[in-house]
Amino acid sequence: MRADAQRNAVKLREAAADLFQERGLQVSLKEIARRAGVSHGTLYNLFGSREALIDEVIADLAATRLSAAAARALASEDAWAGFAGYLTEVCELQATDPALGDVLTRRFPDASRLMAVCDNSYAATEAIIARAHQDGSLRPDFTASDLLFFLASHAPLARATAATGSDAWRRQITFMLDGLRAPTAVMVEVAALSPEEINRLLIQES
Amino acid sequence: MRADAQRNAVKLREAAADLFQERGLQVSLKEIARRAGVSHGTLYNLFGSREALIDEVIADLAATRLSAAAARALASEDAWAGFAGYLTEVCELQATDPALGDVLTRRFPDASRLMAVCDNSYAATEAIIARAHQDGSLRPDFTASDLLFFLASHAPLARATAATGSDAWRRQITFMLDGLRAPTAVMVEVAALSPEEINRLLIQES
DNA sequence: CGGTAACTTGACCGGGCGGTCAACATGTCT
DNA sequence: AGACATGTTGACCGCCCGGTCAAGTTACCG
Repeated sequence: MRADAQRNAVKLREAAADLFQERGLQVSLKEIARRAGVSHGTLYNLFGSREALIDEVIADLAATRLSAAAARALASEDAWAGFAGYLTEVCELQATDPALGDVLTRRFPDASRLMAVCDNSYAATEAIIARAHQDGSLRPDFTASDLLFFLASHAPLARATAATGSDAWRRQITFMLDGLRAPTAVMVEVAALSPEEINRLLIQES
Repeated sequence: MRADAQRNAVKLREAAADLFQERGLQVSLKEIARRAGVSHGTLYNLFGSREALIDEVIADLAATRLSAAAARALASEDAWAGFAGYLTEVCELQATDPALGDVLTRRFPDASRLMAVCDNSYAATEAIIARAHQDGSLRPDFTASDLLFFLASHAPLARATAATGSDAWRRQITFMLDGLRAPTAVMVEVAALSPEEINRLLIQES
């Protein structure tokens, strides 16, 4: 590989990392090239597809963060605390980093490394859940697939909420963990969104 | 208004209603015109904007269905059952009718009648929640805004899930209502999605 | 300092969208 | 029947996307 191509690849990776984390994994490739100060033809030449670019730019990052969260969960003394902490942590990632939200929420079958990350992550959640099942703290009918479903549905709004600087998405986590029935409920500490705030969120949520 | 314009308006309303309910309130206006067998120019001429078309086609439908659900909830003897039933019913609407999902989930500020429907619906939710607060069955920190947040995050995946014929989204409702902690958990009856099923859902979820 | 291989570029393809408007067609009313 | 108002049409605008490729440029090696 020639030196200039090397440099361009670096510039493109940086631009892609920035834009992926700012706006998610769906940003247009032409825009990435634009931000990198390079023709979009070059991007196609060097990477060939969005999946390949994602794989190079996001897979390691995602693996690091997700496995750290999983490791913390499994290291926890209390299986329930480990599970609850994991759920919370992953939601924090989703809320603050659109790219990571998309990693869990979208699928890119041709990004093989990223797919491996997803598989590992799924296996880790199964272990975390199994541990909490074993000590009886987690309802036995809750599965890793349920967790993924929750994460996927939660991601877009959490992202949009966090983008406004609000923490309101944490309320949903609390509800999910505690349940809505008063007898077992623990009070949430974060303030609810006002109707106006929610309206604004929903409008800008494309 | 000339008779042919009248006829075209009818055709367009019908096509719009079909497409909105099949694919949500974001379908392209040109496609609606195409299905109605009419030029898109005519659509713009007769309705002027997507909001106006939505207002004519969806507002009444939404009002009817939402207020029926709310009325049922408030008529229920048991405040908790009313609340839980309302949540479930609204989620069923979201799952089976993309247009209704969008009504609660997106905002169309220029569709004045629809906005009124949303406001009414929000007020009804507040009443349903207040009733459940009063008899102590619903945790006091849960608000109408929280419910809306939940509905909005839940809608896209519920729709995608239901489109595959699965009922798995109901699990999330159960979890939300019961909480995840085993001591109070009630077992869900619907089967969990397999990882493959979830993958497929997430791929096709644009 | 060549000359070749490697690389970059941007015009171009086909597709989509929302939206506008001059030219044409048709309903309607006298 | 005629003529005017009312409607319809589809080409056109500007914008976006993913993707390709001939022509031009640049790095590198001998």
